[in-house]
Amino acid sequence: MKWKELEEEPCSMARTIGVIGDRWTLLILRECFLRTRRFEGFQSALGITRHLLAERLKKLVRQGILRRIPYQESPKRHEYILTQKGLDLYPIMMAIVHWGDTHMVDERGRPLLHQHRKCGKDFDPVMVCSECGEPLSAKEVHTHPGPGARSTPADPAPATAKTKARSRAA
Amino acid sequence: MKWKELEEEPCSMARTIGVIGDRWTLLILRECFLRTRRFEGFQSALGITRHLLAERLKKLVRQGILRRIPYQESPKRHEYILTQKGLDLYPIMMAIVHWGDTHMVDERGRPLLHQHRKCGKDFDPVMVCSECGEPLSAKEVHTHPGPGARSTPADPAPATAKTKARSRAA
DNA sequence: ATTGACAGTTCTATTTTAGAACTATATGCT
DNA sequence: AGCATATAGTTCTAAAATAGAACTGTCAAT
Repeated sequence: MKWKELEEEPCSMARTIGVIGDRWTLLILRECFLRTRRFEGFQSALGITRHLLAERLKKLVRQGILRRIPYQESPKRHEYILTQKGLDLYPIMMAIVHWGDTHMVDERGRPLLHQHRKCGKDFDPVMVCSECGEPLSAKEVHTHPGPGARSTPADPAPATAKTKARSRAA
Repeated sequence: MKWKELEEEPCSMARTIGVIGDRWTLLILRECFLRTRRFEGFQSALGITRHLLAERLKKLVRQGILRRIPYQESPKRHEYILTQKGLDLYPIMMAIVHWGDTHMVDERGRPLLHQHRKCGKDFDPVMVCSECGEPLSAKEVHTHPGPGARSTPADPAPATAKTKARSRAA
């Protein structure tokens, strides 16, 4: 499976992974949320090679996650800022950070704390049900096919060797 | 930066990415949450090469995210099930799926729906503040150094070219 | 004795990434 | 004028990771 194919899978997770599912992209996005905006800023913060950084920024712009806007003429310079689509990645970032805070910290404790401006306190992110507001866990959730699901039990096109890997996806 | 180095960064996000931040690992974990447990099951569901699948499963077991338990003797066979540490990845998975559901669906709609057993409804995951219960967005959060932060303004070891990339990390 | 299921391992070819150097435009210094 | 510095890339070769296919080993069923 190539990266391009991922984005065409009938699975929101596979499609999202096709866009942000590599380590440099995720780290670049971390920097974006920490207010880094410029090429040199990303490069020196991350130690990424300039080649890959340029490539990843282009991809994020193509995907509509970053917008490239000029901040000076002559020489032309641009900076990269998160679009709304990019800002919407925040829960993913926070979920990743929170898992790391829970399972990957050393004896020194958390590298970063997060303060909620509204209530003023340092917080953890909690994922809740949009309908009843209760916290979610894997075991309380039942997953079932939606309108965009690929195959049904009566799928007229039986899986071939080529498509077999996809029929399960969702 | 090598994969191994990522896990030593003073950043919960970098460390987590070092563990689950590649596309196959994320897809394998999706299958785990969809109740796949066996080698052949992963392989045929994903179309991943057997070589990489074996390698990734080993890594997930080493990290304590999956446990490899025998389900029959002669010939010895094992299955892979999520540990609590693995189950705790659920919010990350749901956040990724939800972003895809919001920004990557085609005209046909969502491939999968999620029903909350407690309230019986199809839901979206919402990330809220553990302290006040309000939904979170990037702009309402102030990030500041915690006890495990690497460098302070008075850091006695000034950044060198070699460590420069790390000093910003958090 | 042969076939099939399962869980891997081994091999070569291709693709990606790392690492370093180079290009281009413009400012400011001497 | 000549040179260093800042910014944002591009281009090159070497090293690492992944794809794709074939192979190994154990046991049950026919």
